[in-house]
Amino acid sequence: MRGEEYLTKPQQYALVYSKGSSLASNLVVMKTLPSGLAWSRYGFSVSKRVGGAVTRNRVKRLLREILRITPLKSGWDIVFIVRPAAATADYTGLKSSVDGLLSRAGLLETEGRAAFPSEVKGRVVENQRFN
RNA sequence: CAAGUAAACCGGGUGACCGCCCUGACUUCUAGUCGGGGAGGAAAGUCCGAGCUCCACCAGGCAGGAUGCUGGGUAACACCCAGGAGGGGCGACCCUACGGAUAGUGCCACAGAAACAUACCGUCCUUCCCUUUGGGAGAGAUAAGGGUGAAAUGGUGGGGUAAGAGCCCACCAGCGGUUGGGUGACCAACCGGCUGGGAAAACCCCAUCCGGAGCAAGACCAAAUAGGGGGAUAAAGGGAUGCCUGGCCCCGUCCCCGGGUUGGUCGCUUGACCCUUCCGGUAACGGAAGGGCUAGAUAGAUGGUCACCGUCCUUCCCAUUUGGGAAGGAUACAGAACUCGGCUUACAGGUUUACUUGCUCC
RNA sequence: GUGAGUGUAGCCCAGAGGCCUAAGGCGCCAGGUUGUGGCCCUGGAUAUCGAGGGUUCAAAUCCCUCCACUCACC
Repeated sequence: MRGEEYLTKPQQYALVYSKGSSLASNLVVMKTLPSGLAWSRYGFSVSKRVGGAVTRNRVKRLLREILRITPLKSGWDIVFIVRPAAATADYTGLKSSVDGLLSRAGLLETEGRAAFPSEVKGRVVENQRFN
C-alpha cells in the first residue's frame, strides 16, 4: 500500500497520540495533528478489545472505504481509534459517526471551509501552541 | 416411517456501479488501457512432527525430555491402517496414558486387632484352680463367622475335621508348564500345585528416540558511524548455544564498553503439490502413465453500496395427498504472513452412501 | 515467533492428595457501645476453587484438553 495517504510508522502514531487534539463519538475516537504537508494522512488503531481478526479487519475496511469517499482538508495527520461498540455497527452508522467528527473538527473539504472558517483557524493556532 | 451408528462432502448463487493487491501485453513516459489471478475446512489454537537456513565438522558420556499391547505405513510423528486384550451398548458400532509393583525407596488418611505379615470379639482342644450348672488362669490349634474399611489374602457348592483351613473334589478366576496355531501381541487344549492387596497420571526401572536456534532464520545492495577506550592472552585461548570428554579443522585473536542501522531486493511460493486412469496391498499407503499451475500482502490486498434468486424457521391464507402464495426473521465458525504432514478446538444449515433397532404394509 | 506464569468470597491472598462443607485480612450485614457517627466488642453471610474430562477408595492439589489474563526476549 502506498504510504502517501497513510500513517505507517509507530513514531508517527506516537506523535499524534501525544500532541494531537481529540474528539470522540460512541464508536470512534479521532486524534488530529497538523502535519505541514500538502496532503492529509490517516491511520487506524483497532485493538483486540474490539474483536477477533475478522471483525477488526472488517472495521478497518469500512473506515478505509469511508475515508476514500470523503474529501479531506489537506495538511493533517488523523488517527482513528476504534471503540468496542463499533464491532456491531454497519456502514451507515460508522459513516455518520465519522462524518460528524470530521465536520466538528472542520476537516471536511466542502462543508468545513464554508461553514466554520473562523473556528478552524482558532483550532490550528491552538495546536501549534502545543508544538 | 421413527430412532440411531459409521464414513465422505458442501458451507450460498447471479448481475450492476465504485475501489484494493499481484501479474502479462501494449501505449507511453511513469501514469494509463486491455486481459489473467486473488482466503479456509478449520487459514484458528500453536499441542506434536518434518523440510529449509544459520550455529566449522564428527563421535561418546552425563543431565533433561518424549514415547510405551503387536505388526505395518510414512520424510517424520504423540499421526494413520490392520490386528490382539480389556470395557461399554439390544445392535450397527464405540472407547482405552494398554510395559514393569519378587530392582529398589516411599505412600495407603479416618475407622479397624491388623493396611503388610497381623489375631480384637470369637471357635476348638487340653492342664490347673474354684465343691456343682458354670466361671477364672495358662499352654496350644485355627482364619470359617462378627465387626472396620475403598481395599482384609482366591469365589460358589460339596466332602472333611475337635474346630477349621485348597486339607480334598467340581466349576470359575489367577499363576506356572507342555503341545499346537500365529511374523507377533495373543489364542486353544491338556497337566500341575494351590496361589497372599492398591497405586508407577509417587519417585523410579526397562526398551526406543531426541544437538541448539528460528524466515525478525539467513543472503545481497545502498546508506551511515567508528577505525576509539579497557581487559585477557602465545606450548595458551576462542570458534555448538545445559555440562563434560576425545578427534579433526579454522582463527592469530577474543571479550566488555562506546558508536551506527529498522531502507530496498532475494528468501517467497513447483511442492513429501493437485486431478484422472490403471496396477500391487484387507487397509493406511506405494508404483506407473497422462494432464494441470492454484493468493503472496508488509500497519499488512481479497472490499463497499444495492437488486434479484436460493436454503431454513415462525405465523396467516388457499388447498386438505404431494403442494402453492404472502409477511417477518435467520443465513455459522472464522482471515493466509516461510512451507508442508497431523492433532485439538469452533461451526447456521444441508447433501450422499452403507448399516442397525423398532413399528406398519405387501 | 519463542518462552514463562497466574486464575480460590465484592477486593488482596493462604493451601502443596484425606483433619478442606477451604484459613486470614479489607469490605458487607445484624446486634452492643454512643445523644449521633467513627473507633472498638460480639456474631453472621458471601466460594459450582476459571471450564470440561480422566487417574485414585478419595482431587482446589496429580494428568490431559480448552478459556481468559499477565509478563519477558528478538
